[in-house]
Amino acid sequence: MAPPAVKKQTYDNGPEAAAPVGGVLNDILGYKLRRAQLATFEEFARHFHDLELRPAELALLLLLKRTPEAGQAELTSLLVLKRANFVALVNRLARRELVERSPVDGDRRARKITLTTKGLSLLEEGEKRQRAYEQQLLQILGGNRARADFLTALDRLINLAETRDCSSTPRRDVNQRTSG
Amino acid sequence: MAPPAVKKQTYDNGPEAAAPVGGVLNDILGYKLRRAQLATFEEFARHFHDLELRPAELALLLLLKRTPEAGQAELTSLLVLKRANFVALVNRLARRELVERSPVDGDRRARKITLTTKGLSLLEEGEKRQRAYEQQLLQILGGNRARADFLTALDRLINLAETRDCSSTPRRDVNQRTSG
DNA sequence: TATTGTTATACTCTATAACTATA
DNA sequence: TATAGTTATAGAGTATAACAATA
Repeated sequence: MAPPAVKKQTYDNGPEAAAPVGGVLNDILGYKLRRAQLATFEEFARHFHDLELRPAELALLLLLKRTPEAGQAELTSLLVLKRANFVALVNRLARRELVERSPVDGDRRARKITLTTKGLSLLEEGEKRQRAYEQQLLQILGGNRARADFLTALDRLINLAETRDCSSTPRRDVNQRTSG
Repeated sequence: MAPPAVKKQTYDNGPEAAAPVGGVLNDILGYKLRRAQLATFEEFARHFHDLELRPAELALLLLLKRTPEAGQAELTSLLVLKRANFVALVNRLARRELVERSPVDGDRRARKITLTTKGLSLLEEGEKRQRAYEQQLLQILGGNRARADFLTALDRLINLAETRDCSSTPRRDVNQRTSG
């Protein structure tokens, strides 16, 4: 019934060769970025598969807890999702009774998404896993400073679209040093 | 006929809010990683859409030029693709006459993939774009040192699966300092 | 007319299973 | 029997268009 957190690992095609060490592609930043992203998603799945939570699902639950007043438009914006896809996301969680939709006073078009008790208690376990997962990544990256630098780099890339045309001032970090 | 390099930008749903500044999700590494990866793919598309090359397509052409002796199994492994999906990738490029399949002496099951003249000349333009693209990312990241550190971090995440179970020795970088 | 939530739909990427022809 | 290439198919993510109800 509930969706599998992420796909399994290779079967038919063999172990799929972990890293193309020495290949031409090692110099291509976008290529490594994609591979790293896939690796972290797989790791996410290992941490969360028994809770049957996918990244977007956990993210929505977190947002609902921390920003309970957020409307649907704001939530889709924060999650960087299209409205249409947000509906399906909420449907999945609502079918599991983790969230509810309710009317909004003052605008009969709008609907409010709220955590149920069940959703909140699942989220509490999810938050534990999340902390453990982040802790693991922190160690892999080599400490707070390395993590902060890494997040800074990611922020710069995320803001790439904005820096693109304005040829100067190529920055605008959103990141906060987690320590020093 | 030829595949579009990447999807267009939002229409129906508004500008989709660039960055969830201050949101809960800013602390979640995997979330930022995904967003950064999407941003670089969009930027890739801007550089390559008129060549009608997607990331995997460029990567294969690069590999074919630098590793012309590689068999199909090796290529799929280097690209971290499933055999089944590699076929479709080659089909697209073969339909555009950028690559060719030819028999291999000594194993009548195997087929060799080679660049055509047309493929090579497209690739030469592609390599120019690729250098410009990497240069852009280099500037965004803030120089060679920042880029090298970033690649190191990505390598560590890519090797995450291997470091996972063996609780000590959480490393194994593949990266070479681009400068210093 | 514009906006909110929604449905329907399509395309890309990734994954699995199973076939074929060789080995 | 195992392997190389292939086909078919399915799932997850992301994209667009269009509609009903409401503003």
